[in-house]
Amino acid sequence: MKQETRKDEIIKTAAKLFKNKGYSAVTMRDLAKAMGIKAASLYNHINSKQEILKVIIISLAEEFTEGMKQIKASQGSCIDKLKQIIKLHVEITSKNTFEMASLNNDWMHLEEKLEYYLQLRSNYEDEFRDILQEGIKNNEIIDTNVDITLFSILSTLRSLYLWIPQKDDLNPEELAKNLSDVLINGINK
Amino acid sequence: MKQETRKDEIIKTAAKLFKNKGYSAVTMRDLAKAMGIKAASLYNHINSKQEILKVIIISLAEEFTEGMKQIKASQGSCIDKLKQIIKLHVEITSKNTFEMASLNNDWMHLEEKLEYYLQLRSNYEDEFRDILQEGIKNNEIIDTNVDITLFSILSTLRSLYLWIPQKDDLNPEELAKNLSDVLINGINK
DNA sequence: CCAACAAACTAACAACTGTTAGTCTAATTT
DNA sequence: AAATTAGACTAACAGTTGTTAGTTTGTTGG
Repeated sequence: MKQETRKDEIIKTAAKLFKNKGYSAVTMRDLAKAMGIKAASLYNHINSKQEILKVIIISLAEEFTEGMKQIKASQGSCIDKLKQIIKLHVEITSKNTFEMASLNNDWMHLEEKLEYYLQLRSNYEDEFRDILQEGIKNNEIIDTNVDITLFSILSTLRSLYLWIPQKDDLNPEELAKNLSDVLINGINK
Repeated sequence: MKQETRKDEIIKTAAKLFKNKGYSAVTMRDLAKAMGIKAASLYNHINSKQEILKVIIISLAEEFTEGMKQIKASQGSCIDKLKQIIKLHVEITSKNTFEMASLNNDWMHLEEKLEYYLQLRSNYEDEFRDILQEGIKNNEIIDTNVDITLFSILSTLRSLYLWIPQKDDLNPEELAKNLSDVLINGINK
């Protein structure tokens, strides 16, 4: 575990501000004030506002990609893989609630790295869909519209960042379990 | 049905731009260009950039509040009411995909109307929770963590605006039905 | 035909934007 | 003791922001 540099602090503070107001509405002077320094001083540590967003989003997106790769390589039923995906989201989101807001809402401001991000995201969704589709083929999962199922689950997982901070009494393990129950078994008695 | 005024056109165009870049990143000059006029000309029709956002968000939020009121007053099982809520979201979102983006992502820039919006939203969630809770009491709904259930369903419904535009082949009726199946019965076979 | 009006225009504003250049200071390394 | 460095600073920039004031244009109702 590396020690935290000043740059890391800036990025962490920026993520916090980005979550509340969005990337565009946060100025470098806002960020500087939150750090207790002047705006110009930020540039001793970072190259641009853009770079901050890039670091926040791309590192997270790659973490998801890596997680999905390992799940795909694992053996087990499709329902099992789905549970692993849910756990992946809960764990990453628990440790990065602020950053997850940018991943969800500010990706369109990525500029040079936008295409790369969209590619990671599209691949992630494709692999997720593959798992669901195989589950249907194996008779593990009800044969409904795959895209609707994918959309529904992914929407819930992507919104976790909004919800986890208010529920710090619940540990990630338990949350992942409860969430799996709802998403897989529904709510009907 | 009133005929569309120039102000309505501006608001509709603004909503479209807000969906792509977010409220803060859209300038009055962007909006003017999209309308084929100069920025200053916009002010013959609207009072401020703020006002545009206010109109978009508050009218939608009130539509949801009104819908929930009627559902609450209706008779039928809780599962039935839940299906009505899903239908409400699908219908409003189908007709207002751009505006729904602002409702979800730009509400924090409301300023004077922020408090009112938060109140509407909080009430809506409370009434939604009440319905689920009654469903549990009546043995219609599995006795899981209500907040997790509420969060999961609401996340899916709130993300509909991202997904409906890509699926214009599916009509609202059918979408609402499929969605109800997934959300209520889960995906487990 | 003329008055009224809706809706566009040009020009300008003060404030704010991200960013650069150059400087100072205190701590660390040589 | 001298040199290097990390990390703050002030001052300034060119461009962009929302918005106002005042003017011009084309259409419409009396």
